[in-house]
Amino acid sequence: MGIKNIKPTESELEILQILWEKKQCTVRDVHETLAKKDAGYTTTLKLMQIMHEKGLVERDTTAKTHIYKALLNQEKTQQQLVDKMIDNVFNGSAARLVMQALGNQSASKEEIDLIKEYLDKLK
Amino acid sequence: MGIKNIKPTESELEILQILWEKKQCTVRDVHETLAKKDAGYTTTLKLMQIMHEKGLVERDTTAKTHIYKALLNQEKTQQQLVDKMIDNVFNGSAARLVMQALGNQSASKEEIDLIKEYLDKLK
DNA sequence: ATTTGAATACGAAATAATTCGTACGTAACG
DNA sequence: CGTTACGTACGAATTATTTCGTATTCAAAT
Repeated sequence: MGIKNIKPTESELEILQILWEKKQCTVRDVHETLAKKDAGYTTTLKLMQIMHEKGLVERDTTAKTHIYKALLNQEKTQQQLVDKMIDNVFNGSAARLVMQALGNQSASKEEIDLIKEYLDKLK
Repeated sequence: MGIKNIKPTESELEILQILWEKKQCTVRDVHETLAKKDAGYTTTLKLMQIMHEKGLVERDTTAKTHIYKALLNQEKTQQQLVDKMIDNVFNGSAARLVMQALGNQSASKEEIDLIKEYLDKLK
């Protein structure tokens, strides 16, 4: 089983999100970007240290201020989570998930066009 | 804020799944249907009791063996979860989630056709 | 009537996830 | 130098979730 089947927690996912976006970050970067800023700095620090222990991130500790990078692949992780949700929440039907996703406010006209293009390519 | 913004846990979701499917169940029904049958019966019982306390389910206790029904609306719950995932995992892009969902093994040809129809209706 | 089986109730342990305080190091600045 | 600012380390408290054991009730079968 070569592929990591690690399940990031909610908080870890928020952090990964930021790391994927910015490629690399200090703890402070992450902490300040974090929506959930009601938590203290050392909380974020601790989370990232744990993520390091778990192998979710790597870090460069040559300088005093460490630099973190995500180790999990963004797409693979997204795929895993989507698969789980399809299975778990939509009884295995990808179509139902998709429709649910398209029915909501987040799906703009542009997004829907994007999806159509994509579908045509799939065919 | 009239709408319940309750976040079922992982286990609770598995149970809700079954309740949605079957409309109503005894604890034993649920327990036996549950994929995760490595857990004992009283574990399932306890979970369902807690779900009752939280108002996720209702139950008829007139008979010795109680009958449970989901109180959460399936679609609304799915919507909430999808929205959260879009936000949380796909940086707010529904399209990206959809494509990810369609890229996986669960999306059969029939499902993709279904989605096309749906998109055409949306337009 | 007694026993047996299936049910609920419920406390409490085990596990997982989050949060924070405190100690400590080091570099910059006065 | 001493003080301040900012960083990491890490133990430990808190909270959430899951799991289970034991007590008890009740109905059906012996």
